[in-house]
Amino acid sequence: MKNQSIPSPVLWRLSLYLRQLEHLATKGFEKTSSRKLAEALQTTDAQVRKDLAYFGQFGRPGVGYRVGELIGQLRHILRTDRLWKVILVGVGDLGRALLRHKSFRRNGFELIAAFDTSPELIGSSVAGVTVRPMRQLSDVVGKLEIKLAVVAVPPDVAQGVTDLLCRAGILGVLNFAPTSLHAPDGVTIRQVDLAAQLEQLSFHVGAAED
Amino acid sequence: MKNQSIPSPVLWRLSLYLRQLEHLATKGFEKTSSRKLAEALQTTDAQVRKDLAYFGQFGRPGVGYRVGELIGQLRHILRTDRLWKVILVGVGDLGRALLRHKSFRRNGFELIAAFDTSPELIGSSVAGVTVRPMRQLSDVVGKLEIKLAVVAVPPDVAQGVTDLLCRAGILGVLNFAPTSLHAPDGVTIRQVDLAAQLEQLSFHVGAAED
DNA sequence: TAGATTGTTAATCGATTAACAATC
DNA sequence: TAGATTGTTAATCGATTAACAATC
Repeated sequence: MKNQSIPSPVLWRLSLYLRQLEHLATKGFEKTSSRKLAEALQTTDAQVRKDLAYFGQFGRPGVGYRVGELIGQLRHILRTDRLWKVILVGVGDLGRALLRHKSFRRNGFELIAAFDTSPELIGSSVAGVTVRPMRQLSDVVGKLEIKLAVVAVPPDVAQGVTDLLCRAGILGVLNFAPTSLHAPDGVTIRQVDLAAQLEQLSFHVGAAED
Repeated sequence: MKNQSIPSPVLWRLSLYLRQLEHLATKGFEKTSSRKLAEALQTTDAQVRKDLAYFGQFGRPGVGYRVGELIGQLRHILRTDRLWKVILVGVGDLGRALLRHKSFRRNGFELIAAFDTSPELIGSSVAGVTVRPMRQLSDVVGKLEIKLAVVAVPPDVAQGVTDLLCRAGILGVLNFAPTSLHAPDGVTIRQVDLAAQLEQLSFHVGAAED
């Protein structure tokens, strides 16, 4: 229950720093600086240093940061220095794409079970994961001690599914349905609203046209 | 080039208000209030009113907001009171899911062309959209006056694709590759990083465990 | 050593919240 | 009218930026 004090923009940038550092690592760089990270992410060096300072001292004055080391430390902070088991609810087009998505695994997340209501889907297998009926959800979550879930169901059933997940013991939900979800304290919800993202673009592009 | 002064959190919430209002409309509600909207979105009534006040006066004191009317006004502000043509670059699993995704259309966006480099994919059709070779990109964007693009290619080629899109005249890019993209002034970029979303969850859930 | 870059404090900037007169 | 709710101003809160001593 600690770390309630970390501003969420900081936490979000941590993920972006990690992504950039991983990129630098694959390109063979061994060290970097707050300035170089800032340039890549279009922010300021002061902000990079301030963000990291919430969690400790990771660099050396006059030298910068060791890429591999900082990657390790960020993964530790974000708790992706282990593999999280994740379940998927809703095996529609988006759900199937997420099951096949390789980048989750690479970043410490593994979709290990999928649930749907459709009789045609139940029993079938997508990317090696068997689609199960909803009634098995609570059992699987409990037995395998799963904490995270991805919701990719139609908006009108998303809240119901979330209630079910919370009762089963899920503590983090990534929601792709375009609905604001409510959950008890202690459960974290993140929403990915694809249409909203496009709306941000149309606003800016449309405004520029005038 | 106006409206540079709207804070981006405000703009983002506009999309969330719109989503909620559309939900209320399907449930038959004809009016609502800043308080009810705030409750649904877990914010405050003052913030709802302040956000809307950036754009005009949409409610009536003592009464509230007419749902249908406010939907219209928000769509006008976000420029989704018309249909935007959008192209997709990268027809992998995620790209295919996006082509099949119905909620874009419902919100004012239509994926009308798809591009990929893979010879096996080129010429095939997904959800009624033919996959074209990259060399046709510039031509299609120019002829059909397309402003928006979705990028769903591997991270190592995402910047190159973006450069190509900008040269072709694209003004807004929704990027699904886990890479920070750079573009000239006047081009808006939005990034959707799915792994980063899960990392936010693992941070919170992991911190709660300690 | 000289140059570079950190971690951190203080100053600035911007966004959220509270309060209330105006109005339906 | 009385109760409700807006739009808006002023007060608060929080996040970003600038600056610099410490250090490699």
